Amino acid sequence: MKAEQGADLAKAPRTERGRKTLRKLLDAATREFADHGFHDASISGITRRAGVALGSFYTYFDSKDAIFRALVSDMSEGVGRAARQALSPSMGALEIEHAALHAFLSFASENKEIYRIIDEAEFVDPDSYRAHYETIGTRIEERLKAGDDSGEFISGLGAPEAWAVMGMNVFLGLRYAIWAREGDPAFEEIARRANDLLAHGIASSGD
Amino acid sequence: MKAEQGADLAKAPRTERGRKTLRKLLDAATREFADHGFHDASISGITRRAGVALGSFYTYFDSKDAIFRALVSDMSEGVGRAARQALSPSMGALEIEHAALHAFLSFASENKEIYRIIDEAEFVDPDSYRAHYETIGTRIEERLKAGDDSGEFISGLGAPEAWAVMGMNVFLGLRYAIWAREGDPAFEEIARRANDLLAHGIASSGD
DNA sequence: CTGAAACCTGAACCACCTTTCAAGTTTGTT
DNA sequence: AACAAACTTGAAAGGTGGTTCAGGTTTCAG
Repeated sequence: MKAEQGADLAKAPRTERGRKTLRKLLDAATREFADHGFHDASISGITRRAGVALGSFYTYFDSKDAIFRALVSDMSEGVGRAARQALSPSMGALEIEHAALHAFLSFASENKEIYRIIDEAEFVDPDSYRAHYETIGTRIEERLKAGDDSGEFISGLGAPEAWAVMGMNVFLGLRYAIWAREGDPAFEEIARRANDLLAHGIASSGD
Repeated sequence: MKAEQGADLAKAPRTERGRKTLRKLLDAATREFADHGFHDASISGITRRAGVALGSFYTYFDSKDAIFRALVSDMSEGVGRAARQALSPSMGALEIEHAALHAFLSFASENKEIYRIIDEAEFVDPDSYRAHYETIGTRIEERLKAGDDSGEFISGLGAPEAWAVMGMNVFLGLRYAIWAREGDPAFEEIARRANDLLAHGIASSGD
């Protein structure tokens, strides 16, 4: 997770000690924001967790907003990376959607705090939030178009279908990864059922 | 929009004047929270909009959190009411899903501020937020089960399918109602395409 | 009419938090 | 070793805004 290049090189550390402090601040901020939410999180809470003095924070970030933005773009990238790793070009179009959802559920389950932070970006940094979902939406739309070209999917698919698929995935992640309950179906079953819905819909065949 | 019964009867107004002030506060708070978000909204902003003194706020609400909670439960109810009105028992199961999404898109488009507030509840009042989506999810699940019983839907549908449908709807609402853009398809087309996806999926028939 | 309860008012209190800064320490290069 | 730049420190400035409260006004039942 590197977030250094993001915005302000002006504040980039120039020594080893500086790089370590920056990393400590980013890690501490992730925990602080996850525990308290943006507004109840405090800079002093971040520096306390990081084990550095309050003033050191401003050596690396201009403001509380700045470190939050750095975290969001960092994490948004992390989600994308995790998804890409689970996919392979040799998979069929449907299989790709299945793998993407399954990877998403696992990732969300292991990184619950990331989702809390990205969701809160809707209010703290709306542009990043929108960029996050539009990027993902576009990627799904490309996959649908590819499936169309290969004849595996019906033609005429576009953005509305992509957003529908994204919504399905996000809400299944919310319910079964973030809000997981005793007795819930395994991720494998969730992914399979969502994939069936995506493939054939839910109307009974003879309609 | 009544939110009085929600929690504390202790603070319920006992005179006509009191009821009017309470209503003014709730309306003002809706606007204030929609414009600034929970944390940048201020009690003094609410009372200024309502045209009452700062101290009067505490005659009706114990805290900033309390009025926010009152608004969320009030609005959550409003969404449900709007959805119910668009549905009629004479409709077919698929037709019902189509009507529900179409009604949702229209409602969201005309009540954007409501969605900002409900979304922010994830951080301000997580229990209400969860209750909101679990209620809706359960309602969708019942509709799917009814469609199953009537033979219009395949059997074996349950909560995962319901959450998938809900996610589709919410994200289509986010993209095409809240973030609407010049040149977007009409709600009618969005609802139709989502309904097609729901009915038959996207796999090409000969697979 | 009358008095008690309900309601209203807004200045002041107070807790907390972001941000600044001047002074000290460490790092790395020459 | 010596020096400049990088980094650290924590007290305190400067704000903000939620919440309280004592005193005044309005309402309405009896």
